Amino acid sequence: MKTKIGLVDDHQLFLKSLGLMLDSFNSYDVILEATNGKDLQEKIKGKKELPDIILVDVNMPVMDGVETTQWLSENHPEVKVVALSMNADDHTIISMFKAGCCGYLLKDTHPNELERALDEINKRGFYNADAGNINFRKILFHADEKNTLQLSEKEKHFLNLACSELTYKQIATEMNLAERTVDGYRETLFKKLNVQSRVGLCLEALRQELVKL
Amino acid sequence: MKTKIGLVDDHQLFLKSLGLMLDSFNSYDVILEATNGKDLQEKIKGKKELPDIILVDVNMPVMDGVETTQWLSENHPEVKVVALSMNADDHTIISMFKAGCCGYLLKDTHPNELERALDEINKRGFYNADAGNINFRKILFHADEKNTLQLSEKEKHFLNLACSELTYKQIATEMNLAERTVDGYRETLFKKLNVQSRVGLCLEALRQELVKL
DNA sequence: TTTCCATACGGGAAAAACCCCGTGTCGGTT
DNA sequence: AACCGACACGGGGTTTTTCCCGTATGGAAA
Repeated sequence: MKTKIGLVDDHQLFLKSLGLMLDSFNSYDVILEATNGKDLQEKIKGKKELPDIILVDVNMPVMDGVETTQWLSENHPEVKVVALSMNADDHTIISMFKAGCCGYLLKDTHPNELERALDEINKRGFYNADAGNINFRKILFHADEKNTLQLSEKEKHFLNLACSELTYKQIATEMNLAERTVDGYRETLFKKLNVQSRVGLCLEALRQELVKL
Repeated sequence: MKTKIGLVDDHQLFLKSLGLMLDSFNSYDVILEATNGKDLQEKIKGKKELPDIILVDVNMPVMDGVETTQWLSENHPEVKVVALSMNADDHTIISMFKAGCCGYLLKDTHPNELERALDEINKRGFYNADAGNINFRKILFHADEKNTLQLSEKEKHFLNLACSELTYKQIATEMNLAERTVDGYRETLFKKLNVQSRVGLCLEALRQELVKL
């Protein structure tokens, strides 16, 4: 019997064409297609049989991959979720695994790799792309890194003000502190973010998403 | 005779599955697949027959959709280029049309719409998704807005260097100019972007997507 | 109790950033 | 020929940033 597959992706073209491809693998059968998490919830209700594996895109409007995966693990834990994303951003990968997915595939992997991944999930219950694109050690290492960089509320506040056209004097007034004190915050943040100018501080803060643009 | 199609997209899964789908339309034949513009250039060299239509993704590494389209219009003007993108960002749409594409499709359009679009391009030579997602008036309106802020190549170069930890002195060396000269660029860019500090310049440049993070 | 650490603050000085004043060249317009 | 705009540049000055030297307090840990 064929393995039943569900697809969730907001790009119709990708959704439909990936469906075609999976059907062409001919030990797989796409029985469900949805354009986002909400859509999936509704379509799953009207189904008598659930998919064995659901491939879910990470970046979606309305209800994204992480939320969708969380909902699936809570309400249909027997369904295996495989994340499908275009970016190998460590943070999102971690979020997806935390949410309960059992495999992570990049959209620029080769179709053969996709088939291998599905086979493996059928057999072992999980898939690890040790072959190439995802390095778990690196992920965990980076996860630690994120945790080591913890900023106090005041530091965050300063960082936000530093990412503006205010002078340090104005920032000091804004924070009700002496000029010398905000200078201290500047020094510590320079060290923590490993930069040597205010411009560098802003750029790095934006890169690490500590402040929004 | 079938219409010959070329595909350019950095996501292997999408590339291959879209290829399958187009083949299934059965008046189209995918004869060329590439993962970015550079890749396309090389693969086109070794071909005796060119595709009639090339579908090209806008967001790609190495050589993106705009560059690829420009190259195609210059070197193979007989080939019709159709842009394929996930975002309907007006600015990129304009860039693609300026570069010479004759149609713009979103990745979340329905496969039927894709087929209709291809048919129309075959017949009329262009395709306009008046059905929905792209509003040309809005595009042209925004185009005017964008055009009021035009930067020279040197200004762009300076702007990129200003969004780094380099001092103006180092930037001057980098650009082979006197310190005073880059100071002039600073002044003009401050006025153009309506800011009064280097940090503000960086932030505004990022907001207007004049520089990448 | 002492030690450590986070927080808040002061003075001084070099470097960088900011903002004026101005000159001159070059290519294209009128 | 006179004019204009874009570009490259010089001097000089103020403000801001950056980076040292320190001190003091209060709480948590050894």
